[in-house]
Amino acid sequence: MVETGYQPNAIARSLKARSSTALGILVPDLTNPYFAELSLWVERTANGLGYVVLTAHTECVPSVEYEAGRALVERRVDGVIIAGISLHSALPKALLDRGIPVMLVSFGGLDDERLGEIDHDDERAMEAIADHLYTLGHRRVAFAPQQLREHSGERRRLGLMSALARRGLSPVELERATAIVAHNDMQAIALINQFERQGIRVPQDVSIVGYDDIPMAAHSRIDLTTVRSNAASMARRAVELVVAAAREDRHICSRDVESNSLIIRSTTARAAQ
Amino acid sequence: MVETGYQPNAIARSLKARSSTALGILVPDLTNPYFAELSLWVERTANGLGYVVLTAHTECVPSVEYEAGRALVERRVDGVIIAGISLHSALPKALLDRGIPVMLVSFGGLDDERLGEIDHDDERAMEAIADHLYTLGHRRVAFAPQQLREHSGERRRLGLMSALARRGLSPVELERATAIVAHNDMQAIALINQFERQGIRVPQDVSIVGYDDIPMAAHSRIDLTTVRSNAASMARRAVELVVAAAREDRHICSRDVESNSLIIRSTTARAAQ
DNA sequence: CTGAAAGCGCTTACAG
DNA sequence: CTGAAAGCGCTTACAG
Repeated sequence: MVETGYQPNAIARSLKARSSTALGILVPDLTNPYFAELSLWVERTANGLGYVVLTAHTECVPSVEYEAGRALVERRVDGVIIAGISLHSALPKALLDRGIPVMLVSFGGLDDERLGEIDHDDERAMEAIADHLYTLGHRRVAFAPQQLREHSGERRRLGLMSALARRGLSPVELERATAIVAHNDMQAIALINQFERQGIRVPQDVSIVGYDDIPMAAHSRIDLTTVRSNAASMARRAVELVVAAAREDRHICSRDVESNSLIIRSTTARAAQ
Repeated sequence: MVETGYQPNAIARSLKARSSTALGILVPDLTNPYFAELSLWVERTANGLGYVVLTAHTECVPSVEYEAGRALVERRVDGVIIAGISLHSALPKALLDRGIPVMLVSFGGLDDERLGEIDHDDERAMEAIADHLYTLGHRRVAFAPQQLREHSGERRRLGLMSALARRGLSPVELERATAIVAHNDMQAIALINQFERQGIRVPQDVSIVGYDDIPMAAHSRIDLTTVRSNAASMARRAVELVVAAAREDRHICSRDVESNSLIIRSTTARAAQ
């Protein structure tokens, strides 16, 4: 096929069929293995269904998202998967209004009936983390946000705050904390690096918790306490839902919430003092 | 633009213009941060030039590469960037024969005048590694290959073998080695994990060297001796070359070799005995 | 059942 | 300078 002979022109077919058999994906940061795995599985699943994937790496920068959205609309993608987006972005609604099915994966709460969502149960995860840390004797707990200004980026923080409040605790500054909950594993791993370069030991001086359970979290030298999240299965389901909706020319209108379990490893230990 | 109003149909325009303003990228493993950064910059640079990127994650499996190639040809991409491919693949030639400019990035040696290549100088890097290890007193050195059966996948091994031979050494089995050179950082980091879980210490019992200098290699807990390679600049240049060739309707026909320097960190130490 | 024609939505070359 | 027509390469509905 590739080597020789006739290859039908998919562009002409798309024009006639009014379907590009292409999907768009908006991903905040491919450098984060969690998003890399998510897009890997989106791509793999889509290919299996005869779709091609247009990847846009947005870093949650509104102008980049806007341009990416414009490109996806111009190229008439049959559906869009969003793995993260800036706060208050008008993009999802704009896409939906044009009849393009939109699937949010690994976040949610955008409040449009027409969306598809596969979200994490962050509240529950934060409750499990608070319980774990409280049991270890931690009373000064801090939250380390991510760099990206992402929708739902505050949700883990808020979830942790509530869980602490239920135990009569209020959050403290990073510097005063005996335990730090990071927005995700990449952030947690970066914190370990920062602390250890200053001579602050993890977990002897400070406990650290991540979120995602990226492969590196299980490494002997990191061995991070974290929340397991199954990027592969979320990605597969997300693609199946968008493709089904695209083929039936409708919106997705569904909401899933994944419960993620806490994986206790060695970056959390009993509070020092 | 996205929110409302007319958006020209890029499919119709492509059909008329006989140009899709789309590029394809074949990447072996997005899970490897080196390839993730490479494709991130390919995508970013391409977007800046008005191109969209179709990503195919191949794992160097011939059947997957074949399908991906077919999809890219059907969709009439204006150029293809290959970041890794299986041994003896017929794909590059097939694409070139169809008039599609092809750029190999981070490997090379495919011997077709029409190709563009930005390759690593692996020989030189392996010489620097051999020198470093020899100076530290290592006489039993092993090579740890990658999992992927990739073209040029043997080149680092062969480069190391020659460099060892120049010092009167021949390679040893992994088990007998006092120093191990891994095909890349991911492999090196995986080795550290394996060894340490068996109680073998790095670098006290065995020294380990990587290749790529992914961000994790600079982490305090990994601190890997490795070879620095600039994925971002290679990716940018690769896209510029394919796009220029595509616009002028010609092949790329150029060869670049990057010299990468050895970064000495703490996974290499004096040989034990 | 086979084959010619119309049309997808653009762009571009040409006629008025 | 403006506007109608042709054509990119398919698919599909229709005429023969």
